[in-house]
Amino acid sequence: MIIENNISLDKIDLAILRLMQENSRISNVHMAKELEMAPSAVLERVKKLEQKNVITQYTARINPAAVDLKLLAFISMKASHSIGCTTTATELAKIKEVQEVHIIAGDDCYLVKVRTADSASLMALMRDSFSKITTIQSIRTTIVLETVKEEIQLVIPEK
Amino acid sequence: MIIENNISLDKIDLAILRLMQENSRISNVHMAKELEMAPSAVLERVKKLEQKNVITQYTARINPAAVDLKLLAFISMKASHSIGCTTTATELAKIKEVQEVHIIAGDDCYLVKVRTADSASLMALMRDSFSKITTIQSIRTTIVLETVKEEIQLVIPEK
DNA sequence: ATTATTACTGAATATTATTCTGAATTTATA
DNA sequence: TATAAATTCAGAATAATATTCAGTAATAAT
Repeated sequence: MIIENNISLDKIDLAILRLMQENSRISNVHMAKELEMAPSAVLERVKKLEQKNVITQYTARINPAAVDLKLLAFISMKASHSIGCTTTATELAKIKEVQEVHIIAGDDCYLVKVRTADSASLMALMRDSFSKITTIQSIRTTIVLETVKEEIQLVIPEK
Repeated sequence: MIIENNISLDKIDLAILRLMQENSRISNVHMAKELEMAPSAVLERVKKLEQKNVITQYTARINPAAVDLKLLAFISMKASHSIGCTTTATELAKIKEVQEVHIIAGDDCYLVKVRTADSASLMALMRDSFSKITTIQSIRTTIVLETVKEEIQLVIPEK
């Protein structure tokens, strides 16, 4: 992974990001009309945004309930010798049900977002996967009752 | 929004979801080869997955740092008269910097994910937006120091 | 000022999406 | 169980789009 120095995105780049964030399957032709440019020019810019790792992925968002993932939970953890050491986090990141792993400031060390079918399978995950990570000292699980908003779109600046 | 009863996804649907989750710009031709089907048949299935709200969006994931969003925070909140009442959550959901709003079990009521440029702009957001929501009684902000993993891909079952 | 680099247009071509017909399969119903 | 209805699919035809490329304009660098 290359370090990205000097990413300078102009107004057109930001507009492209805004469009693709809303619908990644938008055509170059459509974007070109929107931006009043030739499709080839738009394509060139998109390719560059990919190369510069500004766009990191094109993904389809799937309704979790449709694939039987009805339980969402956030887990706060404390870990031993965790200061500056990310091995625990790396282990957590390997677990496929774990969507997010954040190192946080404050009392706890890690905040983890997990999605499973139900509470039984969360329990199984904790028994089978979390318990293997010996550096974890304590955990506190917060079950989500209802998700009111869940977006990944970023607020893209004007300039 | 139509309620989705009886979503029955077969092996092929799940395979399509797996492919599009990895890369939403994959062509029907490519998927068709992978699945050993005609492109037209794949297209038909994709359209149905969209209609059934199984696929909810095609989106480009953008590197937050590239658009000057370097601060990520989780905020736990308590609210008054919140039992069964989602008005506070709805108000929170309107704020564009708020990516997620979850109603949670436990001591607190809401868990909110927010992304801003820096701590100053988070402060500004709290002053300008959160403070307007009078039902919020207390908040606890957790700053993310580093994100080790952040994916939206779901673990799609075999069958 | 001159050169080098970058960004763009527009045309040509390659690839893909989309539509449609008919066949095969599955499901529902009598 | 036989029949009808609905669904799913393949394959061909067509429409739309992606991609490449050469040349030009604009910008930046020396």
